[in-house]
Amino acid sequence: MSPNLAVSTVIFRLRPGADGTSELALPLVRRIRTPYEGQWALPGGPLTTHEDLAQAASRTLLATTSLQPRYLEQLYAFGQLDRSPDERVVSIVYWALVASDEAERTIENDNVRWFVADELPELAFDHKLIVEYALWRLRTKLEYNQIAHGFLGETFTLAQLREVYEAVLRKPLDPGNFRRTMESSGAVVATGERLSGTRHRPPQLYKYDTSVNPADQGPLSRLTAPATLAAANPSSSSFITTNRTSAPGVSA
Amino acid sequence: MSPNLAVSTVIFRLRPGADGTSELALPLVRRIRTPYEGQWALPGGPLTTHEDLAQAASRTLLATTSLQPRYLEQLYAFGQLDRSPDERVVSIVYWALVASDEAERTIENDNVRWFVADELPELAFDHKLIVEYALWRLRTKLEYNQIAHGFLGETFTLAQLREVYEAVLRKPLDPGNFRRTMESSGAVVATGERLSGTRHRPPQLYKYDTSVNPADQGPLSRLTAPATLAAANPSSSSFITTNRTSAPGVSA
DNA sequence: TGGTGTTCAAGTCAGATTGACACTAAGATG
DNA sequence: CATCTTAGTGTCAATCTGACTTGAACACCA
Repeated sequence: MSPNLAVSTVIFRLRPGADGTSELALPLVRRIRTPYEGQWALPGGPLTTHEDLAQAASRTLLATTSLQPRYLEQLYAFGQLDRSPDERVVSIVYWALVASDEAERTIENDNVRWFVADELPELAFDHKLIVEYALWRLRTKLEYNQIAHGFLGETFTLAQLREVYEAVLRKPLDPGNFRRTMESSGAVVATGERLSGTRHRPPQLYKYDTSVNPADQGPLSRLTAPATLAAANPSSSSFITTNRTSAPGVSA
Repeated sequence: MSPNLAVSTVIFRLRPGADGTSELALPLVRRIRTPYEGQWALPGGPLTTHEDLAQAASRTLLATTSLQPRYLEQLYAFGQLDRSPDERVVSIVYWALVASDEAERTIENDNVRWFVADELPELAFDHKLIVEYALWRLRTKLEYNQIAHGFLGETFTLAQLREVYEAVLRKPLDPGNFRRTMESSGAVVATGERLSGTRHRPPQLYKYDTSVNPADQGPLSRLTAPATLAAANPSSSSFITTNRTSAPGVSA
Protein backbone atom coordinates (compact mmCIF):
# COMPACT_ATOMS: atom_id res chain seq x y z
CA MET A 1 0.00 0.00 0.00
CA SER A 2 2.82 2.40 -0.82
CA PRO A 3 1.89 5.81 -2.23
CA ASN A 4 2.30 6.30 -5.94
CA LEU A 5 5.75 7.37 -7.07
CA ALA A 6 6.28 9.87 -9.87
CA VAL A 7 9.36 11.55 -11.29
CA SER A 8 9.26 15.08 -12.70
CA THR A 9 11.94 17.37 -14.05
CA VAL A 10 12.47 21.11 -14.12
CA ILE A 11 14.38 21.78 -17.34
CA PHE A 12 16.25 25.02 -17.84
CA ARG A 13 17.63 26.56 -20.98
CA LEU A 14 18.90 29.99 -21.90
CA ARG A 15 17.45 31.76 -24.88
CA PRO A 16 17.88 35.23 -26.38
CA GLY A 17 15.53 37.66 -24.74
CA ALA A 18 13.85 40.75 -26.06
CA ASP A 19 16.44 43.22 -24.78
CA GLY A 20 19.39 41.42 -26.35
CA THR A 21 20.42 39.63 -23.20
CA SER A 22 19.63 36.01 -22.46
CA GLU A 23 16.77 34.82 -20.31
CA LEU A 24 15.97 31.61 -18.46
CA ALA A 25 13.22 29.47 -19.93
CA LEU A 26 11.69 26.12 -19.05
CA PRO A 27 9.31 23.77 -20.86
CA LEU A 28 5.87 22.89 -19.52
CA VAL A 29 3.34 20.37 -20.72
CA ARG A 30 -0.40 20.78 -20.76
CA ARG A 31 -2.30 18.23 -18.71
CA ILE A 32 -4.72 16.17 -20.71
CA ARG A 33 -6.59 14.58 -17.83
CA THR A 34 -7.95 15.37 -14.41
CA PRO A 35 -6.95 16.70 -12.01
CA TYR A 36 -5.87 20.10 -13.30
CA GLU A 37 -6.89 19.16 -16.85
CA GLY A 38 -5.78 21.80 -19.33
CA GLN A 39 -3.34 23.44 -16.94
CA TRP A 40 0.41 23.59 -17.41
CA ALA A 41 2.60 21.22 -15.43
CA LEU A 42 6.16 19.95 -15.23
CA PRO A 43 7.10 17.11 -17.58
CA GLY A 44 7.18 13.79 -15.77
CA GLY A 45 5.43 10.53 -15.22
CA PRO A 46 5.10 7.53 -12.94
CA LEU A 47 8.20 5.64 -11.93
CA THR A 48 8.36 2.14 -13.31
CA THR A 49 9.95 -0.70 -11.39
CA HIS A 50 12.67 -1.39 -13.92
CA GLU A 51 14.33 2.01 -14.14
CA ASP A 52 16.53 4.24 -12.08
CA LEU A 53 15.31 7.56 -10.75
CA ALA A 54 17.66 9.56 -12.98
CA GLN A 55 16.78 7.30 -15.88
CA ALA A 56 13.12 8.02 -15.38
CA ALA A 57 13.87 11.74 -15.32
CA SER A 58 15.83 11.46 -18.56
CA ARG A 59 13.12 9.35 -20.16
CA THR A 60 10.24 11.69 -19.47
CA LEU A 61 12.48 14.60 -20.38
CA LEU A 62 13.22 13.01 -23.73
CA ALA A 63 9.63 11.98 -24.30
CA THR A 64 8.12 15.41 -23.82
CA THR A 65 10.83 17.66 -25.20
CA SER A 66 13.08 15.28 -27.21
CA LEU A 67 16.04 16.77 -25.37
CA GLN A 68 19.19 15.35 -23.83
CA PRO A 69 20.27 17.13 -20.65
CA ARG A 70 23.83 18.34 -20.20
CA TYR A 71 23.36 18.41 -16.46
CA LEU A 72 20.92 16.42 -14.34
CA GLU A 73 20.59 16.46 -10.58
CA GLN A 74 18.02 15.42 -8.06
CA LEU A 75 16.19 18.38 -6.58
CA TYR A 76 13.88 17.16 -3.85
CA ALA A 77 11.22 14.61 -3.01
CA PHE A 78 7.81 16.18 -2.54
CA GLY A 79 5.35 14.20 -0.51
CA GLN A 80 2.82 16.43 1.26
CA LEU A 81 -0.50 14.74 1.78
CA ASP A 82 -2.56 17.33 -0.08
CA ARG A 83 -0.43 17.97 -3.14
CA SER A 84 -2.77 15.97 -5.34
CA PRO A 85 -6.51 16.20 -4.72
CA ASP A 86 -7.40 12.62 -5.51
CA GLU A 87 -4.67 10.18 -4.64
CA ARG A 88 -1.45 10.30 -2.66
CA VAL A 89 1.51 10.94 -4.95
CA VAL A 90 5.14 11.31 -3.95
CA SER A 91 7.12 13.09 -6.65
CA ILE A 92 10.88 12.86 -6.88
CA VAL A 93 11.88 15.93 -8.84
CA TYR A 94 15.04 16.42 -10.86
CA TRP A 95 16.37 19.55 -12.46
CA ALA A 96 18.27 19.69 -15.71
CA LEU A 97 20.22 22.06 -17.89
CA VAL A 98 20.20 21.85 -21.68
CA ALA A 99 22.41 23.70 -24.12
CA SER A 100 20.72 26.39 -26.19
CA ASP A 101 21.42 24.77 -29.54
CA GLU A 102 20.12 21.47 -28.23
CA ALA A 103 16.98 23.18 -27.00
CA GLU A 104 16.18 24.37 -30.50
CA ARG A 105 15.16 20.82 -31.31
CA THR A 106 12.12 20.94 -29.06
CA ILE A 107 8.89 20.43 -30.92
CA GLU A 108 6.67 23.12 -29.52
CA ASN A 109 3.00 22.58 -30.00
CA ASP A 110 -0.24 23.17 -28.21
CA ASN A 111 0.76 20.82 -25.39
CA VAL A 112 4.45 21.64 -24.96
CA ARG A 113 5.75 25.16 -24.67
CA TRP A 114 8.73 27.06 -23.27
CA PHE A 115 8.03 29.81 -20.76
CA VAL A 116 10.24 32.51 -19.35
CA ALA A 117 11.19 31.47 -15.84
CA ASP A 118 9.85 34.61 -14.20
CA GLU A 119 6.61 34.73 -16.17
CA LEU A 120 5.00 31.37 -15.62
CA PRO A 121 1.30 30.66 -16.01
CA GLU A 122 -0.71 29.06 -13.26
CA LEU A 123 0.67 25.60 -12.64
CA ALA A 124 -0.95 22.33 -11.63
CA PHE A 125 -0.37 20.71 -8.22
CA ASP A 126 2.47 22.26 -6.22
CA HIS A 127 4.56 22.74 -9.32
CA LYS A 128 4.84 26.47 -8.76
CA LEU A 129 6.61 25.82 -5.49
CA ILE A 130 8.80 23.22 -7.14
CA VAL A 131 9.89 25.56 -9.92
CA GLU A 132 10.70 28.31 -7.45
CA TYR A 133 12.81 25.95 -5.42
CA ALA A 134 14.59 24.75 -8.55
CA LEU A 135 15.29 28.35 -9.51
CA TRP A 136 16.70 29.02 -6.08
CA ARG A 137 18.92 25.96 -6.31
CA LEU A 138 20.17 26.93 -9.75
CA ARG A 139 21.03 30.45 -8.69
CA THR A 140 22.60 29.37 -5.43
CA LYS A 141 24.59 26.54 -6.89
CA LEU A 142 25.91 28.61 -9.75
CA GLU A 143 27.75 30.78 -7.28
CA TYR A 144 29.83 28.03 -5.73
CA ASN A 145 29.69 25.16 -8.18
CA GLN A 146 30.69 25.08 -11.80
CA ILE A 147 27.52 24.20 -13.63
CA ALA A 148 27.15 27.13 -16.02
CA HIS A 149 28.64 25.12 -18.87
CA GLY A 150 25.47 23.03 -18.82
CA PHE A 151 23.93 25.82 -20.85
CA LEU A 152 26.79 26.05 -23.34
CA GLY A 153 28.45 23.90 -25.94
CA GLU A 154 31.82 22.20 -25.73
CA THR A 155 33.79 25.40 -26.13
CA PHE A 156 32.80 28.94 -25.35
CA THR A 157 34.18 32.40 -24.80
CA LEU A 158 34.38 33.98 -21.39
CA ALA A 159 31.83 36.54 -22.56
CA GLN A 160 29.38 33.76 -23.31
CA LEU A 161 30.03 32.18 -19.93
CA ARG A 162 29.56 35.53 -18.25
CA GLU A 163 26.29 36.00 -20.08
CA VAL A 164 25.08 32.74 -18.56
CA TYR A 165 25.94 34.00 -15.11
CA GLU A 166 24.32 37.36 -15.73
CA ALA A 167 21.12 35.79 -17.04
CA VAL A 168 20.81 33.32 -14.17
CA LEU A 169 21.81 35.72 -11.43
CA ARG A 170 19.97 38.64 -13.02
CA LYS A 171 22.73 41.15 -12.45
CA PRO A 172 25.59 42.53 -14.53
CA LEU A 173 29.08 41.28 -13.78
CA ASP A 174 32.33 43.09 -14.33
CA PRO A 175 34.11 41.48 -17.28
CA GLY A 176 37.57 41.96 -15.86
CA ASN A 177 36.78 40.60 -12.43
CA PHE A 178 34.82 37.73 -13.95
CA ARG A 179 37.82 36.76 -16.03
CA ARG A 180 40.14 36.93 -13.06
CA THR A 181 37.87 34.78 -10.93
CA MET A 182 37.28 32.16 -13.62
CA GLU A 183 40.93 31.85 -14.56
CA SER A 184 42.12 31.62 -10.97
CA SER A 185 39.53 28.97 -10.16
CA GLY A 186 41.16 26.68 -12.69
CA ALA A 187 37.81 25.26 -13.71
CA VAL A 188 38.15 26.70 -17.17
CA VAL A 189 40.94 26.08 -19.67
CA ALA A 190 41.89 28.01 -22.78
CA THR A 191 41.84 25.85 -25.89
CA GLY A 192 44.28 28.09 -27.77
CA GLU A 193 41.75 28.67 -30.51
CA ARG A 194 39.95 31.90 -31.07
CA LEU A 195 36.49 32.80 -32.22
CA SER A 196 36.76 34.86 -35.39
CA GLY A 197 34.10 36.70 -37.30
CA THR A 198 33.17 39.01 -34.49
CA ARG A 199 33.00 42.75 -34.90
CA HIS A 200 35.94 43.17 -32.55
CA ARG A 201 39.08 41.57 -31.21
CA PRO A 202 38.71 37.77 -31.48
CA PRO A 203 38.19 36.17 -28.06
CA GLN A 204 39.79 32.98 -26.80
CA LEU A 205 37.76 29.80 -26.75
CA TYR A 206 37.67 27.99 -23.43
CA LYS A 207 36.48 24.61 -22.25
CA TYR A 208 35.69 23.23 -18.83
CA ASP A 209 38.22 21.24 -16.87
CA THR A 210 35.80 18.92 -15.11
CA SER A 211 38.57 17.19 -13.21
CA VAL A 212 39.40 20.29 -11.21
CA ASN A 213 36.06 21.23 -9.75
CA PRO A 214 33.55 18.45 -10.30
CA ALA A 215 29.95 19.45 -9.88
CA ASP A 216 28.26 17.80 -6.94
CA GLN A 217 25.43 15.80 -8.37
CA GLY A 218 24.53 13.96 -5.24
CA PRO A 219 25.90 10.87 -3.55
CA LEU A 220 25.72 8.58 -6.54
CA SER A 221 28.31 10.48 -8.53
CA ARG A 222 30.86 9.43 -5.95
CA LEU A 223 30.48 5.77 -6.75
CA THR A 224 31.43 6.18 -10.36
CA ALA A 225 34.19 8.75 -9.87
CA PRO A 226 35.63 8.62 -6.38
CA ALA A 227 39.10 9.85 -7.25
CA THR A 228 38.19 13.41 -8.08
CA LEU A 229 36.83 14.12 -4.64
CA ALA A 230 40.27 14.62 -3.19
CA ALA A 231 40.66 17.85 -5.15
CA ALA A 232 38.12 19.53 -2.95
CA ASN A 233 37.54 23.23 -2.68
CA PRO A 234 39.51 25.02 -0.02
CA SER A 235 37.44 26.08 2.91
CA SER A 236 37.13 29.81 3.28
CA SER A 237 35.69 30.20 6.73
CA SER A 238 37.55 32.83 8.63
CA PHE A 239 37.82 30.97 11.89
CA ILE A 240 39.27 27.85 10.42
CA THR A 241 42.81 27.22 11.45
CA THR A 242 44.85 25.05 9.20
CA ASN A 243 48.16 25.22 10.95
CA ARG A 244 48.71 26.74 14.33
CA THR A 245 52.50 26.68 14.20
CA SER A 246 54.06 29.71 12.62
CA ALA A 247 55.60 29.30 9.21
CA PRO A 248 59.32 29.79 8.93
CA GLY A 249 60.13 33.27 7.72
CA VAL A 250 62.95 34.51 5.59
CA SER A 251 66.00 35.30 7.65
CA ALA A 252 69.60 36.12 6.99
CA MET B 1 2.86 -1.17 -9.64
CA SER B 2 4.90 1.56 -8.01
CA PRO B 3 8.10 0.56 -6.22
CA ASN B 4 7.94 0.36 -2.45
CA LEU B 5 8.61 3.59 -0.61
CA ALA B 6 10.58 3.74 2.62
CA VAL B 7 11.81 6.58 4.80
CA SER B 8 15.07 6.36 6.74
CA THR B 9 16.94 8.86 8.87
CA VAL B 10 20.58 9.50 9.66
CA ILE B 11 20.61 10.86 13.21
CA PHE B 12 23.60 12.73 14.55
CA ARG B 13 24.55 13.65 18.07
CA LEU B 14 27.72 14.78 19.77
CA ARG B 15 29.09 12.92 22.71
CA PRO B 16 32.24 13.17 24.82
CA GLY B 17 35.04 11.25 23.23
CA ALA B 18 37.99 9.49 24.74
CA ASP B 19 40.45 12.35 24.33
CA GLY B 20 38.25 14.93 26.03
CA THR B 21 36.91 16.40 22.83
CA SER B 22 33.51 15.64 21.38
CA GLU B 23 32.83 13.14 18.65
CA LEU B 24 30.01 12.55 16.20
CA ALA B 25 27.82 9.53 16.83
CA LEU B 26 24.76 8.06 15.16
CA PRO B 27 22.31 5.33 16.14
CA LEU B 28 21.87 2.14 14.13
CA VAL B 29 19.35 -0.64 14.47
CA ARG B 30 19.98 -4.32 13.96
CA ARG B 31 17.92 -5.92 11.23
CA ILE B 32 15.68 -8.70 12.45
CA ARG B 33 14.70 -10.10 9.08
CA THR B 34 16.11 -10.84 5.67
CA PRO B 35 17.76 -9.43 3.72
CA TYR B 36 20.84 -8.47 5.73
CA GLU B 37 19.40 -10.09 8.85
CA GLY B 38 21.53 -9.34 11.90
CA GLN B 39 23.39 -6.48 10.24
CA TRP B 40 23.23 -2.86 11.32
CA ALA B 41 21.08 -0.45 9.36
CA LEU B 42 19.64 3.04 9.52
CA PRO B 43 16.41 3.48 11.46
CA GLY B 44 13.42 3.74 9.17
CA GLY B 45 10.42 2.00 7.79
CA PRO B 46 7.85 1.97 5.02
CA LEU B 47 5.96 5.14 4.21
CA THR B 48 2.28 4.94 4.98
CA THR B 49 -0.29 6.74 2.88
CA HIS B 50 -1.55 8.97 5.65
CA GLU B 51 1.66 10.69 6.73
CA ASP B 52 4.06 13.28 5.46
CA LEU B 53 7.62 12.40 4.54
CA ALA B 54 9.07 14.41 7.43
CA GLN B 55 6.43 12.97 9.73
CA ALA B 56 7.45 9.48 8.76
CA ALA B 57 11.06 10.36 9.46
CA SER B 58 10.15 11.73 12.87
CA ARG B 59 7.98 8.73 13.62
CA THR B 60 10.58 6.08 12.89
CA LEU B 61 13.16 8.22 14.62
CA LEU B 62 11.01 8.34 17.73
CA ALA B 63 10.11 4.68 17.52
CA THR B 64 13.65 3.36 17.39
CA THR B 65 15.47 5.87 19.56
CA SER B 66 12.68 7.68 21.46
CA LEU B 67 14.27 10.97 20.42
CA GLN B 68 12.93 14.30 19.21
CA PRO B 69 15.14 15.96 16.59
CA ARG B 70 16.17 19.59 16.92
CA TYR B 71 16.89 19.74 13.22
CA LEU B 72 15.42 17.63 10.44
CA GLU B 73 16.07 17.93 6.74
CA GLN B 74 15.61 15.79 3.69
CA LEU B 75 18.88 14.33 2.46
CA TYR B 76 18.26 12.47 -0.77
CA ALA B 77 16.04 9.92 -2.46
CA PHE B 78 17.88 6.69 -3.20
CA GLY B 79 16.41 4.55 -5.91
CA GLN B 80 19.04 2.43 -7.63
CA LEU B 81 17.66 -0.80 -8.98
CA ASP B 82 20.03 -3.07 -7.07
CA ARG B 83 20.02 -1.45 -3.65
CA SER B 84 17.86 -4.20 -2.22
CA PRO B 85 18.42 -7.77 -3.38
CA ASP B 86 14.82 -8.93 -3.39
CA GLU B 87 12.39 -6.16 -4.19
CA ARG B 88 12.64 -2.65 -5.58
CA VAL B 89 12.72 -0.10 -2.77
CA VAL B 90 13.02 3.65 -3.07
CA SER B 91 14.21 5.23 0.17
CA ILE B 92 13.72 8.87 0.96
CA VAL B 93 16.35 9.62 3.54
CA TYR B 94 16.32 12.42 6.11
CA TRP B 95 19.07 13.57 8.40
CA ALA B 96 18.57 14.88 11.89
CA LEU B 97 20.44 16.53 14.74
CA VAL B 98 19.62 15.87 18.37
CA ALA B 99 20.91 17.70 21.42
CA SER B 100 23.31 15.80 23.62
CA ASP B 101 21.15 15.80 26.70
CA GLU B 102 18.19 14.65 24.65
CA ALA B 103 20.25 11.82 23.24
CA GLU B 104 20.91 10.49 26.73
CA ARG B 105 17.34 9.24 26.74
CA THR B 106 18.01 6.64 24.08
CA ILE B 107 17.40 3.13 25.27
CA GLU B 108 20.41 1.27 24.02
CA ASN B 109 20.03 -2.45 23.80
CA ASP B 110 21.12 -5.32 21.64
CA ASN B 111 19.19 -3.95 18.67
CA VAL B 112 19.83 -0.21 18.99
CA ARG B 113 23.29 1.21 19.51
CA TRP B 114 25.18 4.47 18.94
CA PHE B 115 28.34 4.28 16.84
CA VAL B 116 31.11 6.80 16.29
CA ALA B 117 30.57 8.27 12.84
CA ASP B 118 34.02 7.34 11.55
CA GLU B 119 34.02 3.82 12.96
CA LEU B 120 30.89 2.22 11.62
CA PRO B 121 30.36 -1.50 11.29
CA GLU B 122 29.35 -3.07 8.01
CA LEU B 123 25.96 -1.74 7.06
CA ALA B 124 23.01 -3.27 5.25
CA PHE B 125 21.92 -2.18 1.78
CA ASP B 126 23.59 1.03 0.55
CA HIS B 127 23.44 2.57 3.97
CA LYS B 128 27.19 3.04 4.11
CA LEU B 129 26.96 5.35 1.11
CA ILE B 130 24.00 7.13 2.63
CA VAL B 131 25.79 7.81 5.89
CA GLU B 132 28.84 9.12 4.10
CA TYR B 133 26.72 11.46 2.07
CA ALA B 134 24.91 12.64 5.19
CA LEU B 135 28.26 13.28 6.85
CA TRP B 136 29.39 15.28 3.85
CA ARG B 137 26.21 17.33 3.91
CA LEU B 138 26.51 17.99 7.63
CA ARG B 139 30.11 19.15 7.33
CA THR B 140 29.47 21.21 4.23
CA LYS B 141 26.32 22.82 5.48
CA LEU B 142 27.83 23.71 8.83
CA GLU B 143 30.24 26.05 7.09
CA TYR B 144 27.64 28.23 5.43
CA ASN B 145 24.43 27.56 7.31
CA GLN B 146 23.71 27.94 11.01
CA ILE B 147 22.76 24.48 12.12
CA ALA B 148 25.30 23.84 14.88
CA HIS B 149 22.77 24.78 17.55
CA GLY B 150 20.92 21.59 16.64
CA PHE B 151 23.43 19.85 18.86
CA LEU B 152 23.12 22.29 21.74
CA GLY B 153 20.50 23.48 24.20
CA GLU B 154 18.66 26.78 24.20
CA THR B 155 21.64 28.78 25.38
CA PHE B 156 25.31 28.03 25.06
CA THR B 157 28.71 29.61 25.30
CA LEU B 158 30.81 30.38 22.27
CA ALA B 159 33.29 27.77 23.45
CA GLN B 160 30.57 25.13 23.38
CA LEU B 161 29.51 26.24 19.92
CA ARG B 162 33.11 26.14 18.77
CA GLU B 163 33.46 22.64 20.16
CA VAL B 164 30.55 21.57 17.96
CA TYR B 165 32.29 22.99 14.92
CA GLU B 166 35.57 21.40 15.83
CA ALA B 167 34.01 18.00 16.35
CA VAL B 168 32.05 18.06 13.11
CA LEU B 169 34.82 19.55 10.98
CA ARG B 170 37.53 17.56 12.75
CA LYS B 171 39.97 20.41 13.05
CA PRO B 172 40.87 23.00 15.66
CA LEU B 173 39.51 26.51 15.26
CA ASP B 174 41.03 29.71 16.54
CA PRO B 175 38.85 30.95 19.44
CA GLY B 176 39.36 34.61 18.66
CA ASN B 177 38.58 34.36 15.00
CA PHE B 178 35.63 32.09 15.71
CA ARG B 179 34.20 34.69 18.05
CA ARG B 180 34.71 37.46 15.54
CA THR B 181 33.01 35.54 12.76
CA MET B 182 30.07 34.41 14.86
CA GLU B 183 29.39 37.83 16.32
CA SER B 184 29.65 39.60 12.98
CA SER B 185 27.32 37.09 11.34
CA GLY B 186 24.56 38.20 13.66
CA ALA B 187 23.20 34.68 13.89
CA VAL B 188 24.06 34.50 17.54
CA VAL B 189 22.91 36.86 20.29
CA ALA B 190 24.29 37.38 23.76
CA THR B 191 21.69 36.77 26.44
CA GLY B 192 23.43 39.00 28.98
CA GLU B 193 23.73 36.10 31.36
CA ARG B 194 26.95 34.34 32.18
CA LEU B 195 27.84 30.79 32.97
CA SER B 196 29.41 30.69 36.43
CA GLY B 197 31.08 27.84 38.21
CA THR B 198 33.83 27.42 35.68
CA ARG B 199 37.46 27.31 36.66
CA HIS B 200 38.07 30.55 34.84
CA ARG B 201 36.51 33.82 33.75
CA PRO B 202 32.75 33.25 33.34
CA PRO B 203 31.74 33.19 29.68
CA GLN B 204 28.70 34.85 28.15
CA LEU B 205 25.68 32.74 27.32
CA TYR B 206 24.39 33.10 23.77
CA LYS B 207 21.31 32.01 21.91
CA TYR B 208 20.53 31.70 18.24
CA ASP B 209 18.71 34.46 16.41
CA THR B 210 16.80 32.29 13.99
CA SER B 211 15.21 35.29 12.31
CA VAL B 212 18.51 36.51 10.97
CA ASN B 213 19.84 33.45 9.27
CA PRO B 214 17.13 30.82 8.97
CA ALA B 215 18.44 27.40 8.10
CA ASP B 216 17.46 26.21 4.67
CA GLN B 217 15.45 23.06 5.24
CA GLY B 218 14.23 22.67 1.71
CA PRO B 219 11.33 24.16 -0.18
CA LEU B 220 8.63 23.29 2.30
CA SER B 221 10.00 25.44 5.07
CA ARG B 222 9.03 28.47 3.04
CA LEU B 223 5.38 27.58 3.08
CA THR B 224 4.83 26.48 6.64
CA ALA B 225 6.50 27.50 9.87
CA PRO B 226 9.03 25.06 11.33
CA ALA B 227 6.46 24.39 14.07
CA THR B 228 7.43 21.82 16.65
CA LEU B 229 10.99 21.27 15.58
CA ALA B 230 12.44 23.39 18.37
CA ALA B 231 12.22 20.80 21.10
CA ALA B 232 11.13 21.96 24.51
CA ASN B 233 14.16 20.96 26.50
CA PRO B 234 15.32 23.97 28.45
CA SER B 235 18.14 22.23 30.24
CA SER B 236 21.24 24.16 29.34
CA SER B 237 23.71 21.72 30.80
CA SER B 238 25.34 19.61 28.18
CA PHE B 239 28.06 17.06 28.36
CA ILE B 240 30.54 19.82 27.71
CA THR B 241 30.12 21.03 31.26
CA THR B 242 30.14 17.64 32.96
CA ASN B 243 33.82 17.62 33.85
CA ARG B 244 33.39 20.50 36.25
CA THR B 245 34.01 20.03 39.91
CA SER B 246 31.00 22.04 40.97
CA ALA B 247 27.71 22.35 39.19
CA PRO B 248 27.67 25.39 36.92
CA GLY B 249 24.90 27.91 37.32
CA VAL B 250 23.58 30.92 35.53
CA SER B 251 23.98 34.45 36.76
CA ALA B 252 23.05 37.83 35.43
C1' DT C 1 45.91 36.23 51.01
C1' DG C 2 48.30 36.41 47.17
C1' DG C 3 50.17 33.70 43.30
C1' DT C 4 48.99 30.56 39.51
C1' DG C 5 46.36 28.43 35.90
C1' DT C 6 42.75 28.68 32.76
C1' DT C 7 39.69 30.50 29.57
C1' DC C 8 37.26 34.78 28.12
C1' DA C 9 37.36 38.69 25.33
C1' DA C 10 39.28 42.36 22.82
C1' DG C 11 42.85 43.95 19.84
C1' DT C 12 46.79 43.97 16.29
C1' DC C 13 48.80 43.08 11.86
C1' DA C 14 50.25 41.23 7.44
C1' DG C 15 48.70 38.90 3.48
C1' DA C 16 44.79 37.55 0.49
C1' DT C 17 40.52 38.62 -1.67
C1' DT C 18 37.05 41.64 -3.74
C1' DG C 19 34.85 45.28 -6.31
C1' DA C 20 35.43 49.43 -9.08
C1' DC C 21 37.70 51.27 -12.66
C1' DA C 22 41.42 52.67 -16.07
C1' DC C 23 43.99 51.38 -19.97
C1' DT C 24 45.94 48.91 -23.95
C1' DA C 25 45.15 45.25 -27.80
C1' DA C 26 43.10 43.57 -31.89
C1' DG C 27 39.88 42.70 -34.82
C1' DA C 28 35.65 44.70 -38.06
C1' DT C 29 33.52 48.59 -40.42
C1' DG C 30 33.08 52.37 -43.58
C1' DC D 1 42.90 55.36 -41.78
C1' DA D 2 39.72 56.84 -38.16
C1' DT D 3 36.41 54.72 -35.39
C1' DC D 4 33.74 51.35 -32.92
C1' DT D 5 33.56 47.40 -30.01
C1' DT D 6 34.92 43.96 -27.15
C1' DA D 7 39.24 41.32 -25.40
C1' DG D 8 42.42 41.25 -22.05
C1' DT D 9 45.63 43.40 -18.46
C1' DG D 10 46.61 46.32 -14.66
C1' DT D 11 45.83 49.21 -10.53
C1' DC D 12 44.06 50.51 -6.09
C1' DA D 13 41.45 50.88 -2.00
C1' DA D 14 38.40 48.48 1.04
C1' DT D 15 37.48 44.44 3.15
C1' DC D 16 38.33 39.82 4.80
C1' DT D 17 41.19 36.12 6.75
C1' DG D 18 44.38 33.72 9.54
C1' DA D 19 47.92 34.08 13.11
C1' DC D 20 49.02 36.03 17.06
C1' DT D 21 49.11 39.36 21.54
C1' DT D 22 47.41 41.25 25.47
C1' DG D 23 44.62 42.15 29.40
C1' DA D 24 40.38 40.46 32.30
C1' DA D 25 38.03 37.54 35.48
C1' DC D 26 37.22 33.75 37.71
C1' DA D 27 38.72 29.10 40.58
C1' DC D 28 42.16 26.87 42.86
C1' DC D 29 45.96 26.21 45.90
C1' DA D 30 49.95 27.07 48.83
